[in-house]
Amino acid sequence: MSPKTPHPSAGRSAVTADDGDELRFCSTCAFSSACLDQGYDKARLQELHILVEHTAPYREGEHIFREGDAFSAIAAVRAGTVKTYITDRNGRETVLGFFLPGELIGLNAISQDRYPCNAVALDTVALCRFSFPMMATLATRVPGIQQQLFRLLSEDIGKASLLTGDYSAEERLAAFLVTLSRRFGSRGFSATQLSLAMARTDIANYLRLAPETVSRVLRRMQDAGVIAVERRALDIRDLARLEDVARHVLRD
Amino acid sequence: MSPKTPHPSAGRSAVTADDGDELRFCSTCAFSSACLDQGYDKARLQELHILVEHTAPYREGEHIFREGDAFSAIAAVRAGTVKTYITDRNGRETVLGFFLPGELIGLNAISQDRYPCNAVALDTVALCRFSFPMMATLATRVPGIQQQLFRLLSEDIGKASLLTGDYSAEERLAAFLVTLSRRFGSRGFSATQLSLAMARTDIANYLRLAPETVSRVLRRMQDAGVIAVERRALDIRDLARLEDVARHVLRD
DNA sequence: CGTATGGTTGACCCCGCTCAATTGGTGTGG
DNA sequence: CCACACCAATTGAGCGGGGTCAACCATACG
Repeated sequence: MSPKTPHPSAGRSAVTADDGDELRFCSTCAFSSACLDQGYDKARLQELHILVEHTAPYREGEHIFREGDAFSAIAAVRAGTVKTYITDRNGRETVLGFFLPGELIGLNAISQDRYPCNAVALDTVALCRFSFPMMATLATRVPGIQQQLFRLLSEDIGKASLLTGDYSAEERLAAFLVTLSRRFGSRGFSATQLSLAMARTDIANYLRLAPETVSRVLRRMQDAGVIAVERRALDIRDLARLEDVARHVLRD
Repeated sequence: MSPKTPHPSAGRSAVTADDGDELRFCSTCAFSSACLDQGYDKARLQELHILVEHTAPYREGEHIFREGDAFSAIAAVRAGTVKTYITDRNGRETVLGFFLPGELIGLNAISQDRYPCNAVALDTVALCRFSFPMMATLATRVPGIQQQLFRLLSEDIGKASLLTGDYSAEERLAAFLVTLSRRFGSRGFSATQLSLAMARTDIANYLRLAPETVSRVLRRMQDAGVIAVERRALDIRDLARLEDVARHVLRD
């Protein structure tokens, strides 16, 4: 993740939550709640803010970091969608996750001081970059920051277990869509009109399915009137039904 | 996880690394390296040590915590083997992990302040219990502790993705055995003569296979001369071959 | 236009699940 | 000490969900 300076002529992504500036955090940032919730004074907010670096936009297909790169920073997605993945020697790809505005990438790199996976921009992506050593130092002085880091790390441990289970293609895809819907919704985007940044193949590699299966299941869901999908535009018509199918996976 | 006082007549498990006492940590403890590596003085080591509580042994089948219990502490396994799992409303069980001496349970509970899974002793288990709030407070004063916590949390994020991939039954079981072998080996136990604390069903629920499949694959491996297995005793005869099969999963 | 890339659809097959029966080890009570 | 029950583990038979392979279609781009 090479440092870059913001570029004024940056193209704006379809999926953006870029309302931060030099003095305020983006409203959806994973860290905004860390301080706001606990009523920290402005001086401390400023301390966190000062170590944030807004990167220039990454273009579609551009890599943010690659497996094995030295770890120095975590980053919050400010706009666009990031995919993290690894590839085996046969060239087969396993997608570890998709990251929407407000979500953090790089947390899994701390233990080895190297990124254990690749991260690529699926569309135009802007990031808030936090130097991890500086952040860790700050965390010793601001307990709220430390708490939030612990919380975020712990959260990510559980996330992976969503896909761990042994579920049918239909259940997995339903769970994927419901999760996506909730994440978009909680960040101020539409929870029913989803604009998918990732290809069918990416979804398949994430859910451990063949792309053909993803295609077939989506079609079945459309025929059942649960969704309407055309290319990357997906409309959730019957969220309740979808949540019902996903219930086993999501456990709620 | 209710507090208990050590019981002098505690039975000793077959798998034990219980060499800690009031002044020294167990040599295999996940935290021992945190301080020793960085050459902290005795006063600080003592600070960490003081908040450790050695629990009375748990008997086979006894639960350490259950899903939904309020979170207050993480724990290092001192002796025995712990299984963490969740069950869906159909009663089907998903095993999240097995924890050997020196490994930590409860890290995934931080984000929600509740344990998101059950933890049960597979044989006679002894724990070192660390109050998490106290530990977090200490971590603000001792950067090494904070670092180690970050490291351990980050490590666990990656662990889950081992089982994430879409691999054959043979590859998964091979990877499971190799991992087990390495973990035993790195903690001073035999890396080839494994004493499995878990039932075939547990292995199956961990690897997302049917117990029958686990049985069949083990038999095939035995017929091929790679392992010798009888009940819970498993002997790795050809580790190289096993590692070769597991290579795709373990990526090394 | 022609070409490339991503997505869809169909035909076929195989791995691993399900169901069922059997074995064997362990604990319990007579 | 044996008889019985119980449960984990094994083995066999059959089947189905999803992968593979291949052809076709549609949109984007030169």
